[in-house]
Amino acid sequence: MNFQQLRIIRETVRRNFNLTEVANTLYTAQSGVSKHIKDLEDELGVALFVRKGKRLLGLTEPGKELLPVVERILLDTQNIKRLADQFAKRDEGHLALATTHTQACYALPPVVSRFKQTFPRVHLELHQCGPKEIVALLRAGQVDIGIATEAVGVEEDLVSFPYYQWQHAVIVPEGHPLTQVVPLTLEAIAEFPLITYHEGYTGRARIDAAFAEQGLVTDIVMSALDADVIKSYVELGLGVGIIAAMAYHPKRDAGLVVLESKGLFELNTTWIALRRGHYLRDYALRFIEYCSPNLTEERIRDSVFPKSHGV
Amino acid sequence: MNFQQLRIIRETVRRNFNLTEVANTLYTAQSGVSKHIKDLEDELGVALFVRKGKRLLGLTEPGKELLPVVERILLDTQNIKRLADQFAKRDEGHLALATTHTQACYALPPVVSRFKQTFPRVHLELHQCGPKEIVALLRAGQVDIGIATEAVGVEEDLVSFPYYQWQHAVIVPEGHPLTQVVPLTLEAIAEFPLITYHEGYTGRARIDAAFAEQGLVTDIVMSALDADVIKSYVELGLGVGIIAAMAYHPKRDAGLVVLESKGLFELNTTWIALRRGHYLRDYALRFIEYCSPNLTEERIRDSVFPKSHGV
DNA sequence: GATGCTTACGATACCCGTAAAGATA
DNA sequence: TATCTTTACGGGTATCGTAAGCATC
Repeated sequence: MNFQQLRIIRETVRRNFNLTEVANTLYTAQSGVSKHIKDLEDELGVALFVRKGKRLLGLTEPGKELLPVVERILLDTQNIKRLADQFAKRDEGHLALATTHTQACYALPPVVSRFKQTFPRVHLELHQCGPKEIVALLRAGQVDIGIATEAVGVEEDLVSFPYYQWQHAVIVPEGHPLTQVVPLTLEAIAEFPLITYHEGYTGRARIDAAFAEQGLVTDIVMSALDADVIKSYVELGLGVGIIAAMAYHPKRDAGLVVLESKGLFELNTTWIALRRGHYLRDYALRFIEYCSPNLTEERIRDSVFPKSHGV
Repeated sequence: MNFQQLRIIRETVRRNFNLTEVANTLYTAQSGVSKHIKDLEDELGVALFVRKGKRLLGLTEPGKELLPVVERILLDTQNIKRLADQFAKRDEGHLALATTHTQACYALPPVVSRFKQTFPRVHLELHQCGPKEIVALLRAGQVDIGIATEAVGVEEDLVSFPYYQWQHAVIVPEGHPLTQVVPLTLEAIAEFPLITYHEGYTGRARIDAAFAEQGLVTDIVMSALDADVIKSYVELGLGVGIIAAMAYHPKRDAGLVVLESKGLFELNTTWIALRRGHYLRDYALRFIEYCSPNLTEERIRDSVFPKSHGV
């Protein structure tokens, strides 16, 4: 048994049992991939893959049970390397984040700039993507930290921590009839065509829920991934915008007004998600601490590396 | 990085940084051991060992942090093998127990015989040793299950479950003056020379505690590792014996009488100890279940493989 | 001087890649 | 037929063991 064999096992599952692809992603030849699988199966004395003729179709029972152990081993080899780098070059390295547009634009900038000042030699890699991709990137070990408002933390192999809470805000062009409605109600808003986020993004579910709860039917004429797009179309008069409150800048968004909307929508929580067992460099923990001071190194480490198992 | 390097790192620590010994226990040459360590340190970019000239003295800081990860990886490689064997030969294999004389003689025989009937092809290996060795054997992964009355479960990397409870009994030769004392008291017992277990064995601590609590000074003229030895000397009239109640057989121990001693000594609990993260074959879990029916497979697995970490 | 670590060197075994052949859709 | 897997074979590399050279105690 060697590491290459384990990498091949893992990659074979990831690549849907296409050994040619496996070979390509691991930068090696198919022949070797085949042989490694065969060798390992011989050594263990059980077939790990279900075959139909020469094609691999899936995992056998033993294969299914072995896979998580294989993944843990490979995760640990990465951990060893990260740990070593930690000492070799203390404040030098790489930090990969996956986050949505909203967080990248409005919540993270101050954190990132503070981080960059303290750790100028750490290369920051910012993956901007949707919540599902964030989970996938964390799982694959391609990013160290995920930040999103939805769809994290439900999974067994991820942990998440509350980062901050925020509310949605209603924006309209100057002089819009809604500016006269005080106090503002959902009922009044629902009279107008709406522009807001795509489903599954930036608390959209909370918006829908708020209207649904009062039995209001909304006319969402447009949806977008980010507030900037929404603002543009609100400015053109296509409808009333509902965006994350922190996405509105009085100065930059001069043609728009934000309406008092306290209590209309439920609070949203943005989460910091991590992969269990994924070793984090000191500066990664500092980054998290910059996000929210009560997310201490100790608290994070305890959750990412659950007690016991020394495994 | 390869497995041999990791094995060498682990073994170097275990063998107190004597590379010659490491080479011997791993059945390889010192030269290779040296080179492997050097190669790994080069690859990781940090020194793992503190050196004085050519001698290795201990682990560096990074070495200390890496060691648990290395051990987890090696543990997982064993787990892979055990898992595979599980499927390759379902009811065939190996089960190693470490237990004290008392348990081996008096508690386990019915369990073992039932186990052997159900799993005739499993080779049972019974290590008889003291509590400390049991812990060491579990830690080293040399046994799957440890059974003892003391000194288990205090350690982070082991888990233990209550197996059964029992009491000490007082035995004397026929016609001994103590047979007249009803009810029996510790005070009366302390008048006579005593023969019982060595310190650290079979609940000896509880015996001492019982006398000490009443301010009684005892004259322990002999101590032994097992009840058979104690019984022999009690029979010779050297003193009053205090042994585990289950070690007395009315038929086999014809020349001895057991005295009613309810309430004199505190109850003892015998524990089943396991190593966290050490994969257990199905039949090992069955063995534990035979010991105590409420120790179900599910309960054991949950404790040995703590939640989360997929890992 | 005994023990222990490192380096050098030759033999072996392992791993990889090319290429050809066979299987599958 | 095109794609994919296996097997065979040659070249390169890494690992291992022997042996010699040094450091440490």
